[in-house]
Amino acid sequence: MESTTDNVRSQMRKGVLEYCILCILSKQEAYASSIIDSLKAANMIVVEGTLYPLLIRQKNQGLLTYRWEESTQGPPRKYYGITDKGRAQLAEMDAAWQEMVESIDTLKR
Amino acid sequence: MESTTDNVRSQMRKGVLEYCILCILSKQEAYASSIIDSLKAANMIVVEGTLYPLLIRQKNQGLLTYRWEESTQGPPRKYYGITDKGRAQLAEMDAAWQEMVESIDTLKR
DNA sequence: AAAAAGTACCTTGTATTGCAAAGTAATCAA
DNA sequence: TTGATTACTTTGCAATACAAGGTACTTTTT
Repeated sequence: MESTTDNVRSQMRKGVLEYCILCILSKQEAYASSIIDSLKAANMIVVEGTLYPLLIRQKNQGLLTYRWEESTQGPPRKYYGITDKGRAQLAEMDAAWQEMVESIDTLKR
Repeated sequence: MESTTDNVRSQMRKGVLEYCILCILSKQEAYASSIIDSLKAANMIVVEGTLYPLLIRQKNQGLLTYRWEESTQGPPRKYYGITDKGRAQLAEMDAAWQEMVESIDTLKR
């Protein structure tokens, strides 16, 4: 038996996670583990099994690219970066997010 | 061919819709069509095929109840109302939503 | 009375997506 | 060589938004 709280948060995250990834990568390239750290710092907990398929999807959609980079501490890392198409999508998501915040605001009032 | 915009909004809505329903019903009882109108007024477009199963799910979870009421203009209406359990869930969702807004805010900064 | 239109409710099948769990592979320390 | 660490990947499952179609009751039109 799990608390409903976890599920509530998990369901709300749907769709927003993609937005978060683009936000993070719009500032600088990053590899999966560092993206997870960024999300964690923003109180947005995500596990690997969620993030990896998501990055691959976004890459396949042309929103991201990646390059391999050797690490001094372990196996090579896949650094993802945002593409022009990704930035366009990010702009749309900014608008969509803003609208949704306003929608909830309206409903709460 | 559809614009990606629709899909972006649709995906972001996931999980948030349940929250919207509870918000609406926490103020007054309502039947499906009027709930759709309320959502539309808040710029949150939803179709019947989405709403009905959602209401049934929330009712089965004990978050909502309903009663039939005759209408002067058409078939009887199923008026949904929020339960105590629903209000408790709403409080959790308020917190979850607030957190998510702050998370995005942090990531944007 | 019969047909059409309007209102309201419901169901089925599909695509998407977050996650748990398990697996693969490279590097480094003991 | 063995184990620990770091990083990337895959599989199977559950939840949910939607398109599309259906049922049923009421009112209006013919």
